[in-house]
Amino acid sequence: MIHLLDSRLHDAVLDTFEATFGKRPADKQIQIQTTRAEFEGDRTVVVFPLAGMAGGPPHVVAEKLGEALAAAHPWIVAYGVVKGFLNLTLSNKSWSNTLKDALTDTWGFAPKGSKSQVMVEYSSPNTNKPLHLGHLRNNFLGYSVSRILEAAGHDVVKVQIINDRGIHICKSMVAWQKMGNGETPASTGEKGDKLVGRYYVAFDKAFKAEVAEGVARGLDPKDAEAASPIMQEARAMLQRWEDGDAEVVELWKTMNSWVYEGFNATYEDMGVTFDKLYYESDTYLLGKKHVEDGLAKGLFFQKEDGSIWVDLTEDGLDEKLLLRGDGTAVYMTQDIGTAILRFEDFPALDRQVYTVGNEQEYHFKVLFLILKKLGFAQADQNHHLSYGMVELPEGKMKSREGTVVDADDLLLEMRSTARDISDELGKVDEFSEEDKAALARKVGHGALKYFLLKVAPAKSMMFDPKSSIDFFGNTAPFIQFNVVRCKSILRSVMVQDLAWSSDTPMDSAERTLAAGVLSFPSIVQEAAATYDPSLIANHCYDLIKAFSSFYQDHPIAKEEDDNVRQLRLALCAAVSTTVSNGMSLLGIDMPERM
RNA sequence: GGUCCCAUAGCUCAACAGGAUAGAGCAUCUGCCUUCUAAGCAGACGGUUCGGGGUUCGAGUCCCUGUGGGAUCGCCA
Repeated sequence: MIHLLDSRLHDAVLDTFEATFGKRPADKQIQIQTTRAEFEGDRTVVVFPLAGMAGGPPHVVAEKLGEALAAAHPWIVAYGVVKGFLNLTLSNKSWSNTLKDALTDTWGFAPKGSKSQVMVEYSSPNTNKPLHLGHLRNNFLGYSVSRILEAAGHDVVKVQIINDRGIHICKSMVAWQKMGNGETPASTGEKGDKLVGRYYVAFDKAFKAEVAEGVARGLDPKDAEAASPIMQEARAMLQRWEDGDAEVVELWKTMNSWVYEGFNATYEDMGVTFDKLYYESDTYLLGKKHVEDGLAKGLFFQKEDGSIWVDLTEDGLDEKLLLRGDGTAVYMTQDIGTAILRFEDFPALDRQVYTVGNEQEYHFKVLFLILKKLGFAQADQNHHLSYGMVELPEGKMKSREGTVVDADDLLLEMRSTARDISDELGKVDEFSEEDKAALARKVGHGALKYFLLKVAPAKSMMFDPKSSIDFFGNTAPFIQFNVVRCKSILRSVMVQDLAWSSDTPMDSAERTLAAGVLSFPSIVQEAAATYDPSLIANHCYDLIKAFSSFYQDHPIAKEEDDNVRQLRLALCAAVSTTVSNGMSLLGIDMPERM
């Protein structure tokens, strides 16, 4: 939480301490924080870590340091000591001048490409069922982290691996062949991903029935599963697919194209984009090759049935299957190929970030270990951005039990709720129908994105479909509402160049706003370093909440003193820009009016 | 059973690198719209930060241990 004033203060404390006590502390020993509201001052130096070096009790050292700082620096206008805390009051001029530096449209953003190239993978759905609430968290998180890394100066490549092949899609294909009667999205008017998903469910139902029947005949459940005719058909189809059977490939292409059409509509609605798509069907063979190479080099081993494994027991893990006995690929096979291919495609790539749920932590641990065993140079340049599940009150979402919250449905519901509230408040009645719809989208989708992103990624979260997502309180609409207030004020006065005397006094509310604006760049950097959009969300909320309170009892455009008015307008502009920029990193747009 | 993650107000979440009396929102209650947009503001109520040890000037935060919850250890992805 360092801002421009703090870095100056940091240096001043270092120098003054050395001049006073004859020793120079390490950077880390200088701790500067915001002074708590109940004490006088702006910034606080925590003196405890320095007391030992200075050779005195903390409050005495603080007193001496404060006296020396105030004497040496005219911009430190007052100090006070409470226990080992040295509270400093900074001059109006120092606040004003740093605030002026923050008045740019790109405030908080580092120059593009000033840091390394990073690849962020997210979404990566299977092509056998529609996107649901879990995907929404994944997509919003991945997209937001991409934006944050970009804002921190990285060159970001957004990708996904589309799991377009494998047993799962064969299940939908078999079911459609047997029960589909030639249905298409065009013939039914259904979204393609929904249609294919329906047949995946139909497969599961038929499979369960066959297993139950087998068990009733006295079979062991495991044997019953293996004996299930429809499952055998799916396996046979996978084999035929890998053999390049023309008929199977044709059906596969057709059904996948239906799914992609559906997915693309949902992505567009969500407002997420990708720079490059990887398809498992293109990379699994590459993975197979790497696995076979590894086997040849003696890194992996083969069992009697021909299946290939890696032994990770020395690393505290188990043996892991890399290729089935029948030669068909598993998930891990293609992931090896994809990882290596990506570093080949992007030679400048510094690292890869995989946005994938915490249920796959083991998988990625294994993947990264295997890459290392293969001697892959960038094996250590991979990061699994793991996030917690979205759970319903009754537990995990289960597609087979029909408890899945559909992504399209939820987005629609958010828009519609936003529209209802907007109509009820009646503040934009003169908007065109088009503008009203656009506003409802910004507000409704914003509420959903904020809801999912304000929670730290590692935490699992609860979503209760019965109690809808809030539009009041700590929400995106609240933040949007206050930014709209800022914009409304700034529109009304036609600001050009804001200018005010640097000596213009700033009260504590104004200093709080300035501090929130000034610390934003370091928040962006920290969010990038920790892949954590919730830091941005919380900072935006804290800042705009402070503004909302400030707004209540401080006239801004109506302030009569010219200097004070200009200063407050500048604060208003800076808060608006800072919060808008922050929210844009969450993929949330700010309306002009609402 | 092994490994990893989580546990903070009735509920959902914060708390910067270990810093001062742990903060917001929702819910409940009380005030405030003739004044830059009330999707708002101000206030009240609400806590043994899961239990127990330890490290130190200082622990919600770090270490150990116990409890509770989740994930994972598949020829699923």
